[in-house]
Amino acid sequence: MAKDILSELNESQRQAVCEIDGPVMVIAGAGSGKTRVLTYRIAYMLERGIAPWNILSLTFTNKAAREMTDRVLKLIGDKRAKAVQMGTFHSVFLRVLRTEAEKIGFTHALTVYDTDDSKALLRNIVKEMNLDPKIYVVNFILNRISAAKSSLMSAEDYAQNSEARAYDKECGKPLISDIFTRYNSRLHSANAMDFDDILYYMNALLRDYPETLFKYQNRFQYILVDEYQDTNFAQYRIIKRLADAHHNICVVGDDAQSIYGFRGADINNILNFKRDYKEAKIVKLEQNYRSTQNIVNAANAVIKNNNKQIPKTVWTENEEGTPITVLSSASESDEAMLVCDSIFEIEHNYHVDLNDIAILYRTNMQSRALEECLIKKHIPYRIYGGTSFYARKEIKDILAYCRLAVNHYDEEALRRVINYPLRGIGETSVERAIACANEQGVRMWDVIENPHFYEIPVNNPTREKFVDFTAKIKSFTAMLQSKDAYELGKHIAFASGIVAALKADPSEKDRADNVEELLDAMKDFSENAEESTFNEETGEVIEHFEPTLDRFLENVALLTDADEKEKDDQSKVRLMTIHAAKGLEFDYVYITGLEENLFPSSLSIGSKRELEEERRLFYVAITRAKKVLTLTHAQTRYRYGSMQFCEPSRFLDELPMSCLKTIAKASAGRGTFARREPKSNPWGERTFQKKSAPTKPQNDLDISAIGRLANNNDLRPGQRIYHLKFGYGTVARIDGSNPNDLKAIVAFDTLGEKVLLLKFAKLIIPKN
DNA sequence: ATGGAGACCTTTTTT
DNA sequence: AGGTCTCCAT
Repeated sequence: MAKDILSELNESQRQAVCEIDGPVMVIAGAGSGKTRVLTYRIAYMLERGIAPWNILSLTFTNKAAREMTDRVLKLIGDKRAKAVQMGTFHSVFLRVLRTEAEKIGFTHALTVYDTDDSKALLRNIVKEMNLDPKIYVVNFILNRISAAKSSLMSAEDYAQNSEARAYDKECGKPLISDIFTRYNSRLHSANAMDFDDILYYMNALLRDYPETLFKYQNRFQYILVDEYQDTNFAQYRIIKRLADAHHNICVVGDDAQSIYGFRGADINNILNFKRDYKEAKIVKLEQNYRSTQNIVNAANAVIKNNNKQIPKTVWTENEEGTPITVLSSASESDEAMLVCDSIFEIEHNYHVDLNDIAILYRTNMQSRALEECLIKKHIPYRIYGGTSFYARKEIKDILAYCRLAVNHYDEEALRRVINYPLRGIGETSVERAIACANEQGVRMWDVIENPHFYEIPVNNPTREKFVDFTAKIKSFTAMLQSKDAYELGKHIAFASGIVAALKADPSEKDRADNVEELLDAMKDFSENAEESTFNEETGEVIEHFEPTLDRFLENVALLTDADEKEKDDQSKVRLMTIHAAKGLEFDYVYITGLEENLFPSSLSIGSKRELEEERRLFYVAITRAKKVLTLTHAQTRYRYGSMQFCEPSRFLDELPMSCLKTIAKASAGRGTFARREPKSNPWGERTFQKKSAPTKPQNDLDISAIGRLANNNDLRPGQRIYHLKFGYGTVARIDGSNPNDLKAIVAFDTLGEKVLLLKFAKLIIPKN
């Protein structure tokens, strides 16, 4: 068996698979068979007699984990494969944390706050502290807190960190540290963790409890980490601690595909591996099996423009393939039309399966225009991303009841459903209960459970409503052990009154259906529950498993919509962000919106580091394609409600001409704009307007005939300006402190006063 | 308490 | 532009 496995691998792959003792870092170029190496390695380890429960395999998505399990299963044809601990960082560590919860001041019933819960809590805290929510924007605060936790900084560390404090002060938000402290203590008293806490506390657990560390070091003697380039500091530390005893660690990654820097992923983790493990073996997988030569060459040419990277040469023996097409379009709807036409053509002329086609974009909002067009042309599609199933209101409502049944202290869940379905507990009553709890230093649940004892300042009937509510929740709690997730979930859906409330309103049909679907998922979970893992020789139970509701919640908390399974088997074009496409491959790939300020994003253009990340993102996008790659850009696009002119992305200039096909013109029938024309521009040949404009116009209209583009310094009160849409006017004043956010108040000659965001307005200083 | 009108904000990527 | 939130009128 082992022999068979190895014969299917090339030399470097074989090395990556067989070096099972000691630290190994595999630098896996795009399409070089990374997943294959990981799965074969696990199979090989099992072949060599390593106990499956001693293997820990960490991935970033549940989907990747599941795929890995399936593939190992197929390879080994053995139930043992299921006993391998495979999962995402968050899911595996959450499980550990629930087991060890008491050590870190939580209980086994702990629940997980998703991003919405975290934001809701922060919103409440900002309100309670009487801060201006316009200054203390929850997104900003959460990002700060998340970044701190990801680098293992506690609220106390943060409070003492002068750098962080100075930064916050500079942003006009000096109280972030206090919010952080409060946020953490609220999470703690709710017996809840946010996403980042899972990593933070996991590290703390291993750091502070040597015997626990020892236990898991021996449990996980062989560690594999996928997508190592995307690990953050917290993940790095945890892995390091776990691997410290046996040094049997294998990390697989590609520095060129690091695209989560914004979330704290630290590319240095991969660059420093050799420093941490002196005896480490480095294996490079450089042969690409996925894509045509044209695609590989294009990807290489693009990534060459980045400075910091591990030297490697990705090459392929595949055929040269079709040249890469770049399509220019007049607008986003034109772009969508070009893409759809092309898909329609390959589907009908070449009988391409729609499942093999993907449309990728930088931001989720870009899906709209594409979606409209796909509908119009009756092309089936599926969009990944956007609001996930588990983020929907009705689903969150039911799950809130479930969470509350498991963990009475889950304050976000409590607030969410205490008056839904309506039971006459108004907002004022809730506020009074909370105030009452805060005054007496107990939790909200405590006071509403005993409203008379704690003397909540509400009338008696309301107190009784509180009691009734807690009684109902407690009746659910009582069934936690006796019923499986599906039985109890179903009971809760009905007994909570949610199903009745949804059924009462015919416009809520969709929501009712979604509840059905959630129950189906629970059923699936309960029926196909994984088995407990135990050591066959000693009979020792390694991992006990019951399909209870709290176990279901544990899974669900960390699911994303990418993990939702297909409902029908109809072939569909896939639409997703490039981030979501990481790790996937398609025969035909369309990368849309290749425009400056969109891809690369305007937020990244200022910083070299972030620009390089955008380039890696482009690299990832290109290398998703196996056979045919099409790139598109639009010359105008609606953004913030108004039309913007868009320059083609600088990334297009980085593609080697030898890989490109002549550029199709913008969609037929309509006129189009000329593109800017640097000498090196390979697809600027055909233009539909005169090619004059030797200046570097920011957009495609001939600005030079009117005047020149204004820069911020030009714009003083009294300055005459011209606006493409609004005509001539005079600047009244300039507003805003942040240079990125300056607004001009302009008195237009015919239209009166308007406020324009300078970032987007493209004002022109007229000649003379 | 419910719903509608209007203000306001958004747009990076996500476990 | 579109979605969400707020406030006001019912």
